[in-house]
Amino acid sequence: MLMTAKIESFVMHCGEMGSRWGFNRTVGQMYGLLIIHEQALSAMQISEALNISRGNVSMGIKELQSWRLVQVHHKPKDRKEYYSPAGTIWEMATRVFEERRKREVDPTLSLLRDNLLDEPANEQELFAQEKMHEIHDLLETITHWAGELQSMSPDKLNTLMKLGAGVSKVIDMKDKFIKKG
Amino acid sequence: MLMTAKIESFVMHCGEMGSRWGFNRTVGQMYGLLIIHEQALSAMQISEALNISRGNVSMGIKELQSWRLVQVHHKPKDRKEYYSPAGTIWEMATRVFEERRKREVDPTLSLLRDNLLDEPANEQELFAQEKMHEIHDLLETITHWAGELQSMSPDKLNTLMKLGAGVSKVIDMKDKFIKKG
DNA sequence: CTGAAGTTTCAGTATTTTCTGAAAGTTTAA
DNA sequence: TTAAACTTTCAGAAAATACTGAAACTTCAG
Repeated sequence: MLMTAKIESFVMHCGEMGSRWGFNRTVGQMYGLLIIHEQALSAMQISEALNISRGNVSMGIKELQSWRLVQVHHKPKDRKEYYSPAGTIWEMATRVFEERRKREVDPTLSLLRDNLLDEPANEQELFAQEKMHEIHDLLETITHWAGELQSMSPDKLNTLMKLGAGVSKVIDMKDKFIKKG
Repeated sequence: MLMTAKIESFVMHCGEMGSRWGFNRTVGQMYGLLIIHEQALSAMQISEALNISRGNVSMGIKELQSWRLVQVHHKPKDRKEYYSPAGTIWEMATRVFEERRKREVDPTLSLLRDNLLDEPANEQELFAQEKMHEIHDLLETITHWAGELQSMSPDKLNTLMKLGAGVSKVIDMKDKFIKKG
């Protein structure tokens, strides 16, 4: 048996949350299992642990690979492929964010930009464009700052957090600094 | 006709993205329509604009209300209810974040905490707990910093962004400051 | 009260998404 | 070159999700 009750509860929870994070239940479970399991696992082991078909595992791995979330290993004298999560927890979170941005935010930004190029044809379109402009700017701001956070090490963030430094404080400081300089 | 071609493209896009942001296609379309439309709309108008049943609109409004994203209006001499988006774009984004955190992150944090209370029963569970701990800390850090960003006005963020201020630079600065002081 | 004008609910249906398992494809040792 | 050991693909089945429309419910003016 690959999972104790506690581990199973975590894996199933990843399944339920999985769809929220951009993949489906099974892919979520697979990912949870790989994270929680010290050794890399073969497709067959995954299929047995989660009670899903071998084909489904293959598709799930492919999906996780498209998110750059798994690594493949080979053992000597063994033809099977073994899978494990790629990178640290922080790196994985970063990748999920990035991929989601590509899939969710980028197309929206591009649609908004296209729409904003045209002249509004009437009152109604003028209002619509104003709103689209607001959304566009907001999305740009959010992706910018998200990128900033991602570029920092989690250790650094944690340390600062524990020092009680809120972003706002830090930024106030910067504000003063800029005005002074 | 309620929508020009350009407006329709935006509304349909919201439908496609909708499911990514936590609701379904129709609810996404409804929300897009309300945002882009200057006047508040009645359920019947929404139903006609989007070609969906009256019942579906009712369910969609209920869903949007559970996210605190719509406002109801009444017009004198008119029994119908009219709907419009609640608050500014920034406030709406903030609400979506908050609600998603409640639905996605909070349950995970609580599961992780529960699991971390128990003593690991073996080597395998020890490893699992270490990973869960990492995830737990990461989620806490992320929610903390997300909250910080949300608490700031978008204007301020934009201004700073345009000044070319990266968080990391700011934080380095603060770091030195702390060491000096 | 009554009934007109509206909203909500929900059983059944339609649509979309996911999963299975068998067939096709790939790789490698001999 | 063969065949065993493995992986991938994909058509069809199953499951999950969303939608419709008619009935039930609510509200309010007269």
